Amino acid sequence: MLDLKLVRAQSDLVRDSLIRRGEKTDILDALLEADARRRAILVEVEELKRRRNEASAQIARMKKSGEDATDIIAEMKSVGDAIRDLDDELSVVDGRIREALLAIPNIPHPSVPLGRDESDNIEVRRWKEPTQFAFEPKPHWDIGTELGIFDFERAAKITGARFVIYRGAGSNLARALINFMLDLHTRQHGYTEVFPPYLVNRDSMVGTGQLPKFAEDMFKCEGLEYYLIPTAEVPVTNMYRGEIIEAALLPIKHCAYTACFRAEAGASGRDTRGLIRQHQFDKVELVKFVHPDTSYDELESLVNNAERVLQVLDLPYRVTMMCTGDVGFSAAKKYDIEVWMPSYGRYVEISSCSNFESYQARRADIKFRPAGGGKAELVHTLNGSGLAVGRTIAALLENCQRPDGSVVIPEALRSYMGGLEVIERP
RNA sequence: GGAGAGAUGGCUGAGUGGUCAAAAGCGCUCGCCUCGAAAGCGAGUGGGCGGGUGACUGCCCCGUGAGUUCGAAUCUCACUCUCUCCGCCA
Repeated sequence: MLDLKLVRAQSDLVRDSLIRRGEKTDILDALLEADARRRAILVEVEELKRRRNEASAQIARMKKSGEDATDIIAEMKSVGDAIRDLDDELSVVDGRIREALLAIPNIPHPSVPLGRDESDNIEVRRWKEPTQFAFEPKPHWDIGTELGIFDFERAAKITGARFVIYRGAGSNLARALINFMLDLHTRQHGYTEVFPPYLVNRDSMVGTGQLPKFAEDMFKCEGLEYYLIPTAEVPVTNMYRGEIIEAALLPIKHCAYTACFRAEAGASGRDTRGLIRQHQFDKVELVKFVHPDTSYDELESLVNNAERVLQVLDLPYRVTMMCTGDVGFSAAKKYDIEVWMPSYGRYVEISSCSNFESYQARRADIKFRPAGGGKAELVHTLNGSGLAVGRTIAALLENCQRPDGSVVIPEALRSYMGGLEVIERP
């Protein structure tokens, strides 16, 4: 969330941010009104509390010396009632303020281009050109099903639509990719691996910004305030919730493999075939906690780290910068990495890398102690996929397919697959 | 799942209705001492919100949330987490 002081002092900036994002601004007006009321109550109630504290000390003294304090106690009774009434109103107003703050998205960085939706995103760079085929390339769902490495039908039977069973070499491929990605990031990019819970509590979901606004996209446990994680970003970022980190420890860089669960509400009918949009998928996530001065450099290196996966796998991709209308709710700036997907005839998002600045850190209360001591300040948090495993498998099958339906395994993965070079039809 | 114990500042740990943001110790910072260091001695050491140019100052915070009271770290209730024992279990 944004700093209430900033919202108060520079409400025009926040209003402009909402407009550039294509959002309504009535929430801001409600916030400013509640804030004004809160400050008025505060002045009044603090004065009453000061009087009560003074009287309390006086009563204590009188009782100690055996004097009669009946009068002053009676007087304080009404003061107590007045305090209670004001405190009650204050908590209502505080609730409104918090609700509004949680619903206001981050302010886009000045470098983020103005735009309405994804069509206004900007291509930043491209690596290799789209794969050319001397034959008609097949979509990955056909390739994988014919190779016997995907089983969508049985997955639908045991669970439902938008689930898959990987089988044989397919299952090995998923495992190989996860290990390959984790090894790359831990051994070459300096990330420390963590393996967190897949279920998190409500505070964690609020901390990273999934709740309260995006509740319908999440799976929630029946009868429990636990949620299935939509991304490892949630548990990993919340590892440090409510903590103050020594400045010398920054930047903290974690990578994590987890399964991810998304209800995909509002996406019915989109990408219904194949691995692109599943309710459960696997992902290796990169998460950083950094000093505010360095967060934009750290964003660039985070994107590079994620790109490296595709480079080593030799898959064509491009990097795009999200415009104001498409940048994530909690993000100040976001790059997508899009892999070439022959069945779509276009690039498809395979990674999303964001700098949240202090937006998540304020929600989750993650601070650092500056070198040499002093007041704790909010860290900046960043994260990005490095990468989504299902979409990587899809891209790999489609880009590495051969006319006979077999698929060549990229060299970097072969040691993870017992030396297998080609997945062939049974 | 059952039984019990506990949650206080960076840490250990006192505090069971009233000048308690809270003893003491450790740690840390500064000073004295020293060639330097250790030891010793002295002083200082939590956070949030607000007011004041400033010295300074008001409110809140003792796991979380309600309640009792003129007044709650202290009493009541609910919840969360931790630890010990038993049971169960991958």
